[in-house]
Amino acid sequence: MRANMKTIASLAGVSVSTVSKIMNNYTDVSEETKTRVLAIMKQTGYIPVYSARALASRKSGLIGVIFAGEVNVDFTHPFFVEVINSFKKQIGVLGYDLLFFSNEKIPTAGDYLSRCLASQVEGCIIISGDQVEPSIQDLDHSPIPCIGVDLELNGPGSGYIMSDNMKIAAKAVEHFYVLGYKELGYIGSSPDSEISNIRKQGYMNAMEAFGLQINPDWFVSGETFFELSGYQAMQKWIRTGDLPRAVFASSDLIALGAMRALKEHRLSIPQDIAIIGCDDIEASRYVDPPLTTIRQNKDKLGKLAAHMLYDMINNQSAISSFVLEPELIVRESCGCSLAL
Amino acid sequence: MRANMKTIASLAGVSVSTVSKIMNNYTDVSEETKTRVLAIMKQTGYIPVYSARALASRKSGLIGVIFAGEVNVDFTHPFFVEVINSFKKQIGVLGYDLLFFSNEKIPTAGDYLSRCLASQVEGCIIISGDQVEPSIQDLDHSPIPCIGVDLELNGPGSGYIMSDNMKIAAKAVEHFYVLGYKELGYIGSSPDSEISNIRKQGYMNAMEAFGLQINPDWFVSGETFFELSGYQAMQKWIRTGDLPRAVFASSDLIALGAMRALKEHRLSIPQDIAIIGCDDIEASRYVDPPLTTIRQNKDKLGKLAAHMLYDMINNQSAISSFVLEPELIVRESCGCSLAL
DNA sequence: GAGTAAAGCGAAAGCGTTTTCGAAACAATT
DNA sequence: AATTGTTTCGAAAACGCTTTCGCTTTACTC
Repeated sequence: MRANMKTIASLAGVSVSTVSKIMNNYTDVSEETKTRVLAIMKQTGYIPVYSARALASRKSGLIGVIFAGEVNVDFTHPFFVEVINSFKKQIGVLGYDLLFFSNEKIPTAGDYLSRCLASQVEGCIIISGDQVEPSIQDLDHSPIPCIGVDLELNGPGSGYIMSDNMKIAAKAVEHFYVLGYKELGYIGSSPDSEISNIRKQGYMNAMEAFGLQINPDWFVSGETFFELSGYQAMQKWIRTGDLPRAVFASSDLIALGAMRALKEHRLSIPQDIAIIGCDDIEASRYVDPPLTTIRQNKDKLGKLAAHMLYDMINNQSAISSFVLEPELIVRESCGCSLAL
Repeated sequence: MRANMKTIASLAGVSVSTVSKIMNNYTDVSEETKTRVLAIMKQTGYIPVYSARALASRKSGLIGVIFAGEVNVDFTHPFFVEVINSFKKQIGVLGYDLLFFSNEKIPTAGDYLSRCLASQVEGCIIISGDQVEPSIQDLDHSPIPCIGVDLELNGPGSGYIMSDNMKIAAKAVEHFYVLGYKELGYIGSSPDSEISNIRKQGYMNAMEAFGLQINPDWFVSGETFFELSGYQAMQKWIRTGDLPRAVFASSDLIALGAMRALKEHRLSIPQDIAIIGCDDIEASRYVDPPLTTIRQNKDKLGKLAAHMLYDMINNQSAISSFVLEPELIVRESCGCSLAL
């Protein structure tokens, strides 16, 4: 039989209340009884049952993780995984476990809010990049603290965190401009992707600011932030024969896909086409040529998200939102080395 | 105020027991009252509290996910992520949520078994590739059903699932042999990695079977299954000037790292050195040259794990273990195209 | 020595479910 | 009319913990 508080209490000759108080760092317990009870706990291998605790205290110690949106994002995308990984580490240190909600359409499962209420998660991290869907909106406007990653949440008690996407695009354009490129193209994720749209807008704005001509044929959308989108987009361009001289891909994976298409057609990077990606995932360092990219600080994104959520849960502090500065990482796909 | 069973019960003019029975598909409730209660639930937006349910029924509906081992494995490794992704989908359909335990050393958190007991997970999936550490061993021999991915669990109520690692290595050797390579090298993960060791053994066995000479200098270990291991291993070889003609890397990421080192020194693949990887992660298709690899069926691995665990939890069926057949995927890094 | 404050502890009422077991109502069988 | 069997329901006891509030006991002040 597994020991519970009652067992411990009677073994130590104290009441259940006292045992509970010790577990929860109440101050009205003497050092003496505390050490005695603690010893007995160790001895019997006492392990509290979280569900009972959650029931009584309404605190589950759980943070819900939601990958929202149909196609743009998921577990296997390096950018989001790195953010979540960093988040997980940080929130783990702060004493929370992570509950992953599947975004599969499960007949028995309700919407996100219901599932959050049912499992009593104390807060949620929602990763997306798509537009806010209704089911997420409900959650956003619920009393459950939420923080969006690449998703602009604005309910009370919600906040978000993302890189400055306008600036991301602007940096790409600027770099191309400085290197003398004039015919710029853009490959985005699906038009449903808010993030991708913002970057596109930022890209156009920057081009105008530099007095660059915008060719609509060189602005294309894929389906997702994954590799295939870039591959297909570039293939289409190649088939038409109407190619930009430099393209900014709204994710490194997309850039990788574009590079693959280029290589298949024996076009060289950056000589024929220069490429800048976005995210700075690990693979970008390893491809040939190494990918110039606009880095998002994934580690900081995750950490910040963890702290913001923690504050919101525990101090009721109004969550603000953070927009992080991106950073240009120059490697070889942009043609810098040629210019030298 | 959030509606609970008592609310529903009084609104419907029945007892709490009856409401509970309806939630749990008991048969001793008339169709009539059932529909009435169900209607009221819908109307009031009733959502059951899982922790109360878990407390009363001892069923949490949770599966614990553990990335064990220090260095070899983690959230960001494409192979394991894909397995987990597939597992998550399948187990989600079966009605379970996923609870991720962090492997960080958190002062307040206990060992894995304690945390599993505390959160009342009904089963665990443990992803590793390392040797079984004590804390995992305890869990393995506990009454909690466990299934290891790339980790040979053998406690009662435990099982595991992995690819046939001997065969993985044998296929690599065989392919090299057929292509006429005689000087074969191997890059593994750390010597702590059980999986890597088995592959190494399989590699040697196969070489002997083909009458190939084994040069110990060409068998090296890295630190992890990640890219850096391959990069460093290959660099060391290059520095000594004593290089094998063909190398098998025990993960695609390692292969990618090796390729990077090669490219940096202007050695060409496969002309100077042929490479075969292992896993068949997505990136392998996209690198230059595309990586020949031994594919592990990640989707099947995850699905099977889900079903095995489900059976164990619900039918008490003795978990067996599965060893999946690997598959050689020929691309260009092995030199097949040259031979033609 | 009277009065006040602080420290240490426990009784008891929850928290929202599940599950067992018996009661009631009605039908079917002798 | 008595017995048995079915169906449908509810009372009540868990499940293991938290938290409030009040009671002692001890220490301190004047």
